[in-house]
Amino acid sequence: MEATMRCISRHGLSATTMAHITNEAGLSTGIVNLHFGSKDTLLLATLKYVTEEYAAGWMAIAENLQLSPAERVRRLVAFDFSAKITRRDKLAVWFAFWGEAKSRPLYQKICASNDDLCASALAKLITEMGVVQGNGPETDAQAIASTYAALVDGLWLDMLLTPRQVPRQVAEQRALNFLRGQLPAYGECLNE
Amino acid sequence: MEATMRCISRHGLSATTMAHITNEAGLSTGIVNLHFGSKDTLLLATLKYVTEEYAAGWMAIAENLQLSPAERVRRLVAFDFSAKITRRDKLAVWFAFWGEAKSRPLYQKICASNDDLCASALAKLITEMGVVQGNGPETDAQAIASTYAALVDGLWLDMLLTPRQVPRQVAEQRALNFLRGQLPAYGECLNE
Amino acid sequence: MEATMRCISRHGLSATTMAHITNEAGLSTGIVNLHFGSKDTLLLATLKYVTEEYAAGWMAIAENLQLSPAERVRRLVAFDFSAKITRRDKLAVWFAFWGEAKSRPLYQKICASNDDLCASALAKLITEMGVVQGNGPETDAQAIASTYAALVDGLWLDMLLTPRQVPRQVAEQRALNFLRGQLPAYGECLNE
Amino acid sequence: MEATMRCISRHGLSATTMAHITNEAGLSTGIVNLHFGSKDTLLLATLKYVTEEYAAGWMAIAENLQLSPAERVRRLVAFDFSAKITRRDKLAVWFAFWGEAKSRPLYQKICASNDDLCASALAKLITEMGVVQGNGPETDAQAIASTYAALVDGLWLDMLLTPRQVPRQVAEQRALNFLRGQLPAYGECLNE
DNA sequence: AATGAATGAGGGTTCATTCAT
DNA sequence: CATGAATGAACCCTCATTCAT
Repeated sequence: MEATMRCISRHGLSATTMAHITNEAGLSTGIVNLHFGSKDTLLLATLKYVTEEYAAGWMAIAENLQLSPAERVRRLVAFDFSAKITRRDKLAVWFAFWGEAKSRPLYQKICASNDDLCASALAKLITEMGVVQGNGPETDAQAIASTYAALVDGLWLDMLLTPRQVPRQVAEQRALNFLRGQLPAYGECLNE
Repeated sequence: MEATMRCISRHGLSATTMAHITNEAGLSTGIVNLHFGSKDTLLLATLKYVTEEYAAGWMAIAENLQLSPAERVRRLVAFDFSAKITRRDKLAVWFAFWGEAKSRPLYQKICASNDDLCASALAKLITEMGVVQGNGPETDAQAIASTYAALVDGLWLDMLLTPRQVPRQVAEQRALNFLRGQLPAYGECLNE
Repeated sequence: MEATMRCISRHGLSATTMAHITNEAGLSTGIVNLHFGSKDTLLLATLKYVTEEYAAGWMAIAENLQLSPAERVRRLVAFDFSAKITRRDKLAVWFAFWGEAKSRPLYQKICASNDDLCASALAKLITEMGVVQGNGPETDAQAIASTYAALVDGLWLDMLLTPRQVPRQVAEQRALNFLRGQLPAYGECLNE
Repeated sequence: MEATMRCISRHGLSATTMAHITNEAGLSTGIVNLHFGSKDTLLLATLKYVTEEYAAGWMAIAENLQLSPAERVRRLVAFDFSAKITRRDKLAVWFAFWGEAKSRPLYQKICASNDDLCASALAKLITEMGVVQGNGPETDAQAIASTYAALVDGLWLDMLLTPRQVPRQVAEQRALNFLRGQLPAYGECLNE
């Protein structure tokens, strides 16, 4: 599956062949098909792998009860723009699958359930942080969380596609600035 | 090219064949290849078509000197979430190309140059609106514009992929809320 | 048909398309098909054209009663290696058709009937020249004529294909030497 | 490659498709392309195969030091018109490639280098046979060898194309007669 | 369990031919 | 008469999948 990711990143999803993947992995075509059944299943497994790895990292932070909610939010943002997550080949895989997702209900389901999980966890944290009401322009923690998730996806796209390749520190600041704008009372908590 | 978009939306980019496109368009394979030269060129032309249509609509608003900068910003947001722009098959095309863009320098260039154009125009408008300094958490109009562009992309993804399919009015409010958060002094200008 | 010959010479028979030919001729595809009916007919017409042009030139010499038989033979050889006949693009056309002739009975018939005509005329001339019997190693004028025809074809191939491209004067000498070897008594008649 | 030869002989080079070849060979298209890479490479390999087979047979005779030069020449002629070499489908392949050679430098190179090799070997033999000088009408062993090679090609064409299909024994006699004519002093050596 | 040679359906593209203008 | 845009069958080639070893 790691080899699959490298191939998708290098050739694009539509140009990635089983031969590319098996060569990259140093395995025979036979054994790969034996284990995964088909190319489609392998791709699905790869998507799940990436997705679950991300969700696991995210939830580990979101549910770390030893930290204050504000601190956890700060660390989630740091995680979203950490070197490990924003490796260009990993981002390329996300976008490759998203690009095909509209016509592949299965891809859609996997991506969506992951997004929901993370956004819900974030919404809960924001609620726990206290007064959303009356302070920011939007009063719904769930809305802020969803918007944050959307912004992260958009910033990743910037990091991947623009020729100047927005550095991850800059992207992180932009994400934090979004949260500061939405949660003015807690802006200072989000400083590093 | 309209037929191409419908096919990409329906089958995904990698599963779209020339036969699909020519059937959808009601043309023969011969004439499509005669006009476009190859499948690749046709896809590129389709990407340019979508891109330039968007950029044209955007610039028409951004450079409308009869309106105040704040009003123009408001209309740009309305444009970004208008029914015409957020048609699901059109969004699917954007994401399909973005998904392949990392391994296709040509796709990347087309997408990036378009993004740059729009973000620069927005940055100029924000500057014209007046005091960015001191009011918001971020002082760089260009940064706000870029972040806005990223957010729009992310919200589009939400609209396209989540099963509940965020309605465009909700997405628009989220985008406006981002701007209100970044430009508190001008928040009221952005109300509808 | 001239355009067809140039195309065959340039691209080879199998790579010559109707589009090549019509472009070269400066005509539309429609009018060429109207006149010739099909590509196959056009090629056949071109083969006939080349063949008959050659046969006409040959017979004009062979039947010129004002010259002695020996002189006529000498001039036939000169004709076979004249600049006009050994133009490389013309030779290429001969060989292109010969290359396909085995599987195209019609090509075969056209080529063969032409060869027969010429070889018979030459055989008659040789007979008229007198004593074949007893002098040369072969006593059959027809055999000498046929062998001569074969040699000419082979020398043309040399002129066309070998990198050093045997000059036509050299090839002509070789053909004459063959005749001198077969008709020793008349060798001197064949000097220029 | 044997199947390729049969197809070229049957359909002609330009009408031979991969489907013809793979059917004839009883193989799938996939495996043929896997081994040869492309149709073009397969055709080239076939040309080389025919060419090298011929050259090997020829050189084995030409360099057989146990036989006198004259005997070797006699056997070379016999070889050139042996049943194995003058099989109609093999001849058809030669001419098919020659027909395309003018516009295919690679074909030309392969054919020419083979011809050179054989003609040089024959020239050496003729020289070894002794007095060329003063006896025949031509004094250059190399010229005789080249002319012989040309004649063989021409006689093959006769065998392939004329409706009466010159029998190989007749063609052989004609080739021998050429040599007898050029090398009168050694004519008797060339009798069978 | 593991291999990779072999399969063949399906892909993009070409091009002889047609036909509305 | 003449055009050239349009057709679609047939080409070569790729590649997911199978299966004898």
